[in-house]
Amino acid sequence: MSKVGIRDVAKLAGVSTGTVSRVLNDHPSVTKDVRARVEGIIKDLGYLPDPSARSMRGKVSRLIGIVIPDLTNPFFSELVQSAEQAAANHGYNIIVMTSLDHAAKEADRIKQLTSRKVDGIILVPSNDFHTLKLPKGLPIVVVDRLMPGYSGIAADHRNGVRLGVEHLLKLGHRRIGFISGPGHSVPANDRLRGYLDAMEQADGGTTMAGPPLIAEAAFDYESGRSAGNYLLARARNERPTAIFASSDQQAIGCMRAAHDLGIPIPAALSIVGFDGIPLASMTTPRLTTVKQPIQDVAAAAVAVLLNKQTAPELDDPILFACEILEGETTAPPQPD
Amino acid sequence: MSKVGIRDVAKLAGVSTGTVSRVLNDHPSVTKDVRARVEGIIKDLGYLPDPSARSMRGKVSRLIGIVIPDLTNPFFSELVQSAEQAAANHGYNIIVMTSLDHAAKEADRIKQLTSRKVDGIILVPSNDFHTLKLPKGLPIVVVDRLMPGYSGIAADHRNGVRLGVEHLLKLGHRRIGFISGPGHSVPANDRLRGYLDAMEQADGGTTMAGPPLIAEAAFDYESGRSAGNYLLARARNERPTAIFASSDQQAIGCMRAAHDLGIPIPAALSIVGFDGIPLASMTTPRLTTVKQPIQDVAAAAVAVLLNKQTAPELDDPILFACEILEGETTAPPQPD
DNA sequence: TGTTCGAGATGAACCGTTTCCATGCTGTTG
DNA sequence: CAACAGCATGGAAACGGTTCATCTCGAACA
Repeated sequence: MSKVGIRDVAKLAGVSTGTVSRVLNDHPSVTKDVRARVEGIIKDLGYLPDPSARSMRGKVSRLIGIVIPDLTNPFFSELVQSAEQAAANHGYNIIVMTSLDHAAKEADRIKQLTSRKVDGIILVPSNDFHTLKLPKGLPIVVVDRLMPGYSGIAADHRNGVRLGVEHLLKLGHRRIGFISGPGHSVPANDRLRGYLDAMEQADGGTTMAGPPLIAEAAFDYESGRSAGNYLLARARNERPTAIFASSDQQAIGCMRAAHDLGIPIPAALSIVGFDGIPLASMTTPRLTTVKQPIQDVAAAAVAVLLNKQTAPELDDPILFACEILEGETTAPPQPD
Repeated sequence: MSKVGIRDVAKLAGVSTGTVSRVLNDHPSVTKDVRARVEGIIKDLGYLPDPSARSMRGKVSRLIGIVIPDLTNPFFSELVQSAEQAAANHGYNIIVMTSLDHAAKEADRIKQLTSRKVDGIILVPSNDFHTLKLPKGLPIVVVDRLMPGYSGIAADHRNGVRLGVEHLLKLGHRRIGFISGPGHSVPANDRLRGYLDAMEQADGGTTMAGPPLIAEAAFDYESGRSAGNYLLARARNERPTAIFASSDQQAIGCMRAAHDLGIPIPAALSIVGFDGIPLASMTTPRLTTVKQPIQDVAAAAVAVLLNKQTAPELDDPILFACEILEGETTAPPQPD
């Protein structure tokens, strides 16, 4: 059983290779019955076109690259998985690369991808993205960590956070702390603005009286923990009755800090996270969190690269709405 | 600036295309000065060979495929990340595919990879692997979930579990429960044997008196939780004082079960997990777990595929030792 | 000196598709 | 009825490398 090629299919179907090729590519000018016959033979023979040959003569490689900072981050791994499924549905495959948040590595990976003639790149930039030169003429979609000047797709972080904070406000909380992401990160600032939106709108500014309850931290667990310690290390009637964390990992770190300080959750402290990673439902108690629509984001990114959907304008990214997942870490505040 | 091809290089260097090709592939029979001249021209022109064309006629694609059941599982995402780094060090790239534990999808993905002419495949088989026909002639390394009849690489689950159970024995535990993996899974059975090894060796069988303390479950959180409920739903002097779970996710689910039953950890119950995923250090209290050497496994798999290392014999897999990470979920048992 | 031999280089064939142009056929129009 | 437009199809060139059968040339040997 040697490998079957397009000529074998053509011979058996009694047509020319050109016709078979047209069938394969859904070219309109081929009659229904010929198409049916050829497709039958293809299935019988288990014929699979050789991607190398296709991409040599044609221009497409049916390969798309995805570059992310860290696959260990559950948010990104879900992104990759969703993208892989979406791409597979269109006959595309994914080359995955991790930059480990290292700008030089990131640039190198992107160069490798271009020389592979990928049909497009999904990029989650490293944190020093400003040093990054993207190649022209290759479709690139920037995802999640939007870069000014490039067209991107992401969850609507700002309104998502607002949603979460409003949930806390509705429960009656007023002293709501916020654990922010790293200051230079675009999504971190979006999230911060969402918090400020909600708080300012809450009751005309009086809510914000008193010391600011904002702590800046990296997105990881350990940073969330120390930020939590910082926010909670004050007198009971001054410390926040609720904390919104910019990532689930931060939120879980913060839960740990509260636990170590002997502050019961949610009795004395409500916590809301952001991301909606699977881990969020595995904590004790289960974390209330704002879920990003990762699958939608990934599917849209793939669709844009495959021209199934028009690319977003520069500086006017496509945003997908977040939704709140209620867990067990939120409750009305106790009286002081 | 039209694209430069091998013929352009050949013409400028005053040699034939064949010679240029041999320079590109480090073929020995080409003189030093010719090689130098050609390499100079290549650099001048910024020539980059077209990978599709190379892999069409030639046999190597510098691409390796990796097929896993679920990228959302932190164990697998770390595996992929490690493999990507290892491959990149050798100029190779990774095509990642997820089967979602669906045998048909898995077979389809493998077919896609072979038609892409990947130079090798790293495979973590789905749970119904027995229906799987692997193509001959393509180097495949089976990782983690070893398949009888194929050469594989994995962590030494059996001895790893034994290590963890012995840790509990040393603390003084005797009624040690075990949450097993799904019965048809090869690593699940390896882990179970590790448990039995340790228990039998402990004190000549007397330890095993009484009802068996083994619960079978899937590897996920929810299953761990119900297995925990099952093991703990008995009188205090009959229920286990310690539980070894076959995965960290199970262990965390089990912690949740204990918490719901009002059993304090580690005071009244010690728990040890298996895998060593990052999540393990984020629980409260921190989970004691047996860490698999994922990076070593991934690096070895890549090395084997690239012929940097001789492949393991069939049915004699390469095993890497696990190590125990002490957390806060283990303590000596309370008297009954 | 003539012959053999082998390393280094050549040029064309080849890989499996897509795409372009030619061809024949059908149906429409003047 | 002739001319022609349009469309489905066939056949072959083209894509950009690798590889193989040849060729050339100089050294080694008798």
